[in-house]
Amino acid sequence: MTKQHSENETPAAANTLAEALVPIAFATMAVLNRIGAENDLSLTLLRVLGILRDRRPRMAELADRLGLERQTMSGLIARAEKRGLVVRAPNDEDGRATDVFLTPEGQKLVGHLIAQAQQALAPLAEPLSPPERDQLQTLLRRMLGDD
Amino acid sequence: MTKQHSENETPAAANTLAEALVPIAFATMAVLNRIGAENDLSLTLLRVLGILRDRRPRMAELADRLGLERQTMSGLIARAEKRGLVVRAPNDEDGRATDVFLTPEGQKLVGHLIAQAQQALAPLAEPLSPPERDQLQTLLRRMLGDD
DNA sequence: TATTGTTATACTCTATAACTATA
DNA sequence: TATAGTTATAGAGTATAACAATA
Repeated sequence: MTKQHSENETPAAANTLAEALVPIAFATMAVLNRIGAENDLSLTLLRVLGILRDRRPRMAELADRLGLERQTMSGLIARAEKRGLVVRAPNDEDGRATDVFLTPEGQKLVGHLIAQAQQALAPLAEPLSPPERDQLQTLLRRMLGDD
Repeated sequence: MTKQHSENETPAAANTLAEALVPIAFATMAVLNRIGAENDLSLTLLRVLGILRDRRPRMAELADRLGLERQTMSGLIARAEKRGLVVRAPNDEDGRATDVFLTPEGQKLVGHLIAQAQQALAPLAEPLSPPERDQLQTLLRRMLGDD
C-alpha cells in the first residue's frame, strides 16, 4: 500500500518519491516547452538539438536515445534540415548509415537555448537555500549515475 | 559563465541545477510516456486523468492548468469521453461552463496508472540510500512549495 | 538475410480562426 | 461586450507497413 512513512494522510499528498518527482518533472517540462515554443521548437526537437550539441550520431542512434521509431526521426530531422538547423551526411564507414550534426546556425541556437533554459529553470529552486540546492544537485546527479 | 562550483570540467557536465534536473525530468517523462503508451494514453491525457482523480474542474480550468488552449481541451476531452474515461456535464452555476469528471472506468484506470507509475519510477532512486531518498523527497517537496 | 534509412498513410496533439450560447 | 465552449482547418509528432540500398 506504499505507506512506508506515515499512516495519516490524503492519497494526493506526496508520500512517495514518485509523487514528488512527477510534478517537478512536469514543471521542468513546462519551462522547456515554453522556451521551445518561443523558438518554434517542439520538446522533441529541443532535445535532439541538445544531444547534437556535442555529438554526431547516426539516425538510428538518435532514435534509440529518444525512444522513437526511425521513421519518426526521418520526419523530424527532415524538417530540422529544411530549416537549416541540422545536416545529414552519409557515414564514412557504413554505406547504409546517415550521420546527423548541427549547422553553425544550429550551434548558435543551441547555445541560446541552453542559456535560456538555465535562466528559466533557476527560479524553480528558489524555495531552497544555497546549501540545499547543492545537496539537491548532488542527489540528482547520483540518481543519474553521474558520479 | 555559470561556473559557480568548480573550474575544471567539460561543458556537458551537470554544473548547474538545471543540468541535473533536465535529464531527470526527461527520464521521468520517458517512464510516464511508456506507461501511457501501454494504456493507449498520451502524456497529456495521462496528466488530465491524474488531475481529475480528485477534482471536477471546468474545461477552461483544465486547459489553464495544462497550459493548453481551450479548443485543444475540447478535442482531448471529446476523445476521452468517446472512450468512456470521462464525462462532461453542464455546470450548475454558470450556464456557459462545462464540468469534466472521471467515469467509474476512468477512476479504475487512474488507480492502476498511479500504481504502475510508482512501481516504474522507484528504480530511478535505486542509486540512492534510503535516507538520501527521504532527503531528496523532502527537497523536491520544498521546491513545489509543498510545506 | 539482416540492417539503415526513407516514403506512404493514418491518427493524435496542438494552435489560429470563426462560430454559438450564456453572462 | 466579454466569457465558455465547440467546430473547422492546418501543421507537427508519432506509429504501422512497405520499400530501397547496403552489409
